Amino acid sequence: MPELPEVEVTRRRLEPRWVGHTIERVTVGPKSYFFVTPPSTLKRRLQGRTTTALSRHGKYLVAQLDDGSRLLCHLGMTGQLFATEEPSATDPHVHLALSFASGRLVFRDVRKFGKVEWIAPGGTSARLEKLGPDALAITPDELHARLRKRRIPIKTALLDQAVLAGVGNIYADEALFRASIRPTRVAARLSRAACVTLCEAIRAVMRSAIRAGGSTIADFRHPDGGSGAYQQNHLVYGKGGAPCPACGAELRRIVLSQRSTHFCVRCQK
DNA sequence: CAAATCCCCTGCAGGC
DNA sequence: TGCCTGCAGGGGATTT
Repeated sequence: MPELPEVEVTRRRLEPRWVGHTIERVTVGPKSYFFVTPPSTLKRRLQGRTTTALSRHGKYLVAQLDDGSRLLCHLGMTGQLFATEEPSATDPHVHLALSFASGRLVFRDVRKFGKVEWIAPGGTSARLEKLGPDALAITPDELHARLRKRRIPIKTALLDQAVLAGVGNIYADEALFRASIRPTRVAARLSRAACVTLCEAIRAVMRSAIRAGGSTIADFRHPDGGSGAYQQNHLVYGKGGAPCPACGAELRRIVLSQRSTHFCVRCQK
């Protein structure tokens, strides 16, 4: 569920607690799907390192370390990064904890769809390499060019992180509603004008969501344990059967590429 | 090369 | 009350 806004909110709040601090101790959970880099390797590589910058590309957090290596974090569906003393050391869903002189950083993830990967100095990560432009940075022309040969529904294209990075199921529905574009429309058939509108809608919804601290549907939490509030501003996501906030027609819920999709048949063409 | 399908994982809601 | 099924979905791997 964490999409670009949730990851950006996490990044901003984590930055002062992580950047400039030296990792004194690394605690890892058992080997699992969560660890792209094996836990023992991760422990060895991170010990003693100081983080020099914390950036974000799409839904990935990228911690730059002082030896030139990088740590990639993805929150998956249920990932949480805490900078508090909670959760407890016995929490079975904690996979990684970094201890600083000033406190500690805990990566918790119930469903283990999240990922951590260590990238060697000068090295690359296939995951990072294949990402399209960040959803907050992509231009209408870039978007138009990237959609041109995709004969798939526009909603499906927006979810493809190789097209643009950061849009997930919630904000795809919200952006398409704001842009009055039906999720089922073939991506390649969007005009340049439609791409301008869509690009603006994506930006606007993401900026608003960041301002509201992201959306907390079930699992997303801020590093201090707080919740986001943007779920209260969702216009269509999760509202199948309810009246359209713009025209009053009944919002529809369909399944598109295995994802629940919400839209207004009257407003979105 | 594009598109479709399956699967990773766990908690929770709904049905009976 | 308790068991079972279905569903939530990011994204990588595999198949068509």
